[in-house]
Parts: sequence; C-alpha cells; structure tokens
Amino acid sequence: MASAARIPGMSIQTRRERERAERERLIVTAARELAEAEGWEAVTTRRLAAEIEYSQPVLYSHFKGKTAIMAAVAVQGCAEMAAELRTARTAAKDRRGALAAVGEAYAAFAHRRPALYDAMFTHRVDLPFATPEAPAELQEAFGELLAAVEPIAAEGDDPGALTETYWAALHGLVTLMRSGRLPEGAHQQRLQLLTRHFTAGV
Amino acid sequence: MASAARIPGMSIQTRRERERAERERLIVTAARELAEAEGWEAVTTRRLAAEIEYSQPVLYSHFKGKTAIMAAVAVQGCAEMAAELRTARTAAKDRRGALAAVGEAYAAFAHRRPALYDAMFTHRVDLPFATPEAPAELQEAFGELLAAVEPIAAEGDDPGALTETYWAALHGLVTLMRSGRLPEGAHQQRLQLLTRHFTAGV
DNA sequence: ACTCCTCGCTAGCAGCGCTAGAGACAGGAG
DNA sequence: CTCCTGTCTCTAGCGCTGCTAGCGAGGAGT
Repeated sequence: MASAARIPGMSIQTRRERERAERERLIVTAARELAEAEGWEAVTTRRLAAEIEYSQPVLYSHFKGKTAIMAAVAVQGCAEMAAELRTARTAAKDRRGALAAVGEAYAAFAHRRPALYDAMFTHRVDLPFATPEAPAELQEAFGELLAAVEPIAAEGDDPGALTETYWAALHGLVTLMRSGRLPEGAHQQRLQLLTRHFTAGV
Repeated sequence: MASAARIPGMSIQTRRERERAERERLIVTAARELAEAEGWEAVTTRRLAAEIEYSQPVLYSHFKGKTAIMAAVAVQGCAEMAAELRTARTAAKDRRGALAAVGEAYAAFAHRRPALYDAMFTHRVDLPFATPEAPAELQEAFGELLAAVEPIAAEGDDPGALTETYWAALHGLVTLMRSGRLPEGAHQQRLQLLTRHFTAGV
C-alpha cells in the first residue's frame, strides 16, 4: 500500500469504485428508459441485464432487488418534478396563479412521464417518505408544493396538512384518470374546480 | 327434448347451470376472502383453485383470467361501499355534515377493506367506469358521492365534475396514506381540511 | 512468478398466469 | 341393458418471473 502510485484519486481502488458507480448509473438509466418506453411490466431483470450488457446477478450486486432499482428511478423523477414545479410556480403572477400553475404542471408531468410517476407515487417502493430520512429530491418536490400552497392557507390552517391534502387531490385526479376511471375530457375542469376550492378565501 | 321431464326449472340443463353459477360465486368469494386475509399478491390461480377444491383450468371456464376475477370482486365491493356511504349520508343532519360523513365513511371503508378497495380503484381491471355500460353497483357508489356533493355545489358548478374531484381527493388521501407516503397521524385533519374547502360557500 | 481473492458468469430454483390434450363420466339411442 | 356421444375436469407442461448458489477466470499483492 505504501508503494502504490500516488497520483491523487487515481488508485486502482478508486478506479474500480468509479467504474462501479458508472455501471450503477447505467442500470438506473436503462431501467428508466425501458420503463418509459414500454412500462414497468416490461422491465424484467433479464431484459435489464441484456440492456446493460451484463448478466442478471450483476444487478443484485448493486441493488437489493427490482424494487430498489425502481426506487432509484423514483428519486431521479422527484428531482425532475421538483424542477418543473418550481419553474411553473415562479413564472406565475400571483399566489392563485401559482397554485393553479403548480397543479397543472403536476398533472402534466404525470401525463408526460407515466412510468416515472408510477415509480414515485403509485408502485410500492421502500422509500421513506414523510420522515426526515426521506431523500433530498423527494423533500424538494414536496417543498415545491408547499411553497405553492402555503401562501393560500387560511389563518390557523396547518400548511403542511393542507399541502398534503392538495397533493392527494392531484394524485387522485391523475391516477384515476390514467386508469380509465375518470373521463379525460373534464380534466381541465376538475383541475380548475380543485384550485378554486383551495383558493376560496384568497 | 320433447320427452324431457317438465317440472319447471328442474331440467338437467337448469341444474347444471345452477351448479355452475354456485361455483362461480364460490370462486369470487374465495378470491375475496383470500385477498382480504393476505392481500392480492397471495391470490394465485393455484391457491384459488385449491381453495375451491377444483383444478386451475376450471377458473378459466368461468373467467377470462385473474383480472376478470378481481373485477367481479370489485363489483361486489362497490355495492357494499355504496350501502355504507348511503348510511353515512342519510344519518347526517345537514349537507355539510353529509359531505363530511361520506368522506369519512369512504376513508373508513378503504382502511377496513384494503384488498376490496384495491380491486375497485387501484389495480388495473378492465371494467367500464365513466360510461353508461358501467355495472350498476359502480354507478350506485358514484351516485352516493354525487348525492353528497351536489347539495354543496356552487352556482354554475358542474356537480358531476365536482363529485369526480372530491372523489379523486379522497382516493388520493387513502392511497398515499396506505402506501406510507402520507403520515397516518394527520389523517383526520386532512379530511377536515378537504371537507371544509369543499363546503366553503355553504 | 506464485498465490489469493474479487468479481461476473452459467445454471438453476420455486413460483407465476395460462393452456393443450387426455380421460372420466353422464345422457340419449337402440 | 349396452353402446355411443358429447361435455367437463384433470394432469402435465409452456414460457415467463425475481432471485441465488457456486464455479471459473483474471487481476492484485507479495
């Protein structure tokens, strides 16, 4: 060890760790692309292994199982959604417009990236959510919702609980519509009704 | 055929049809009980077949596949939910109380019968929903929500769309909480916030 | 140069939804 | 009563799933 090459950050150990991290990134990317192209039911460990040009067991040296891979994709998705919500919110003129814009951006994200959305909010995935241990990306996404809801909270309303309720409403609209249980036609109307009722006193 | 026994409703054909219908009922009941006891992932065609003491292919002579069995269970669930929502609604004093009571009854149903709820509203199941061809039980359940929401609709609001929005909010609260994405503690608070915002002008 | 140890591979397990084809058995005809 | 016919259920198996045991190659360290 004492005689190892001393070029900083270039030890063999470091190179291997870097390659491993690279491969892990490759797995997550492949899983995400496959899911977005054909849905999560098409993402099997065999296909994923073929996609990254390694054998199946390699996947399990990086992730505990398939759901852990989905969780990694979900975290990526949260970061992207947070960015889109932020853009929508900050571009709005007033707080009413901000809430409406965030609601629409949320629904648009779910519609444009259904597989990502499923990994984040629909599928069972062992991610800590409503706790301090939740990944930063996740808290960031919720924080964007909070930033849009808080300004329209009535006196004495808990902004956190109000945000959760607004989020749940958006989630319900999105999932029920995508599963064919709500007609797509009235989507905008429902979104407007929701925003209106949440900004009633403003 | 002309010489068949003429006792009404007692022909061999009739008996066989009756037995078939009985067995179909048995399948649906077994599926439901197994799902409620251990969740839908434990309901495999093999276990279900063992439960009804027939072989697997028998299931496929009654239903197109596993999802069709889940759909049958879902329809049963809709009937029960409709009844519970009706009870809650008609027991309330005023229309505000009715909306709150229905919301709570909805959440309580989802909490008490999670497997039933999943079959009805979470899992992909090929049932027509927002169309006239939807099963009566399903329309009945939605009708109960409508009966609770319609009285608090503001002038010019489409009661149907408003009901859909309220339903979606309840659905979101229920599913996000059950998947661990919302803390259980603030459940009542969120329900109250939802009801309050939907009855703001009343 | 030799040894050891890490790492990715082949092969396989148990279980899934679903189905083809064989065999038992009941109903009707002679 | 016997034979035939048609229905109905069973056994066996297909192709797939997530996941894992254990072997063999090849690089790292002495």
